[in-house]
Amino acid sequence: MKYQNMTPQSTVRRLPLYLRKLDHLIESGIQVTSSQELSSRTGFTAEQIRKDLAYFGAFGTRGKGYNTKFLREKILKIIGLDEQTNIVVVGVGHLGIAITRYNVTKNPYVNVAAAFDIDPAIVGKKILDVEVLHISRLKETAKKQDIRAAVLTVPAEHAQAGFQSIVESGINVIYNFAPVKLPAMKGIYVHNADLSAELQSIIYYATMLHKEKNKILAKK
Amino acid sequence: MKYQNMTPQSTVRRLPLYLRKLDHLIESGIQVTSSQELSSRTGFTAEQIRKDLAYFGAFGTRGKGYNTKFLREKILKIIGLDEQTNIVVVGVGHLGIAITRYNVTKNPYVNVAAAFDIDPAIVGKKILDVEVLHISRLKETAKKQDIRAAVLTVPAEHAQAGFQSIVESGINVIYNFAPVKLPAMKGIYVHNADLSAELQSIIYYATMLHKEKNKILAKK
DNA sequence: TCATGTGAAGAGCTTCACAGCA
DNA sequence: TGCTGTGAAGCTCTTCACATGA
Repeated sequence: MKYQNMTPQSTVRRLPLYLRKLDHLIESGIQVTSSQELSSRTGFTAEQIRKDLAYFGAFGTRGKGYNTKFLREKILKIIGLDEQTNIVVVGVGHLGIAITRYNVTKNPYVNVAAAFDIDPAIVGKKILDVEVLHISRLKETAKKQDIRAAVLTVPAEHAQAGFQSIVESGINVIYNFAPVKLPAMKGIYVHNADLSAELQSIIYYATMLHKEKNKILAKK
Repeated sequence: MKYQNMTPQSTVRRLPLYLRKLDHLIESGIQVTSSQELSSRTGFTAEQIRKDLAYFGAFGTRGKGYNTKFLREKILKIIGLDEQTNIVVVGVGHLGIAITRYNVTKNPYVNVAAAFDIDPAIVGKKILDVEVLHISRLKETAKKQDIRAAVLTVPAEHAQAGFQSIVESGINVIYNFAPVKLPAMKGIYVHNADLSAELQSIIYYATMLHKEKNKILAKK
């Protein structure tokens, strides 16, 4: 795809962080903000924020700033969080439970419709108010409700099977935590969050800092 | 920093995935591989893999390929996983437990030295063989052992305090899962993994696919 | 006057095309 | 011959500088 009319991925990744900041500002009773203020505590430059927002329209008032509630509504609409957004969690280990619990208690914009596993010891239980169902019931759940995305938090050896269950149920967006490269399929969007690979790449920077420190010590 | 001699961040993020692929190949008894083979099932192009490796040296043989074990050793050395790599986990909720367990059982290159929390109900217990200590003991642990990085998995309201404890203990690399922007500090490297923000950005793409589907249906 | 919105310049990263070497 | 290693070209994204308009 050519670079035209397309929103940069990096912009899309930042939108939720603007949203969170706006939530905080609105909670504090602040009605008008600026790209400068949004810049503080998010780590992005004011120019970048303005450009990001400009991809979707002109939401501010020149010389004044942005209305916080108005901008929040706009961003919610852009992301698609303005309507009921149902997701499912596939794989009820510690990671799956953590994500389920977080979204139920802290994320008002997303509804965890159900969680799925194959372990009979877990199936039938509940995580807060979310039922844990057998994976064989994923398809019927997806038929009854409009499920926008699946979070895949199963061990590597079950990733392939979990992926297949999700795709067969008609869900076409997957947030994959299994350390496995899922096959590319047309119309299926997969976002990989490979936490252990990421940890290792962080260790690269730790090693750099470590070597630098030793070098400075050696000079003395 | 200017773009010279610097390894692209994106290259560093891919190294662990090459490492994992090499582990698989070596397990299967394969001694020689090619950028083409490394390309399959990792999702990166062969050219990109060759360029990534070339930042660190010439590890292959022209016309032949790469020796799998040799290349693994080289990558381990580059990342800094060739020596004992100790990390700590700060925050023993479900996410902290998930990360601790995964690294103990599945990641032979990293050692979880200890986990820390403030909850007396958890302190003193063990996650597999990893002791859960009170956060006040982080400093002494870091003094005794060479801790390369800390994984921060506490709720948002404790992120600031957890960050401070880590920095004060002398650890300068942090893998932060709390949905909070930690303050920039000189000599401290923070990598943010904001899972709920990421989920929301994924929902943006889900919304795009959803609208597209509805548009196609409307045409009929 | 002040903060937004935006073309243009620049930096970072990927892809291309092929030279180089076992 | 075949696959690595690499300058050059191209693409994406960020930063700059300023025109724009409440």
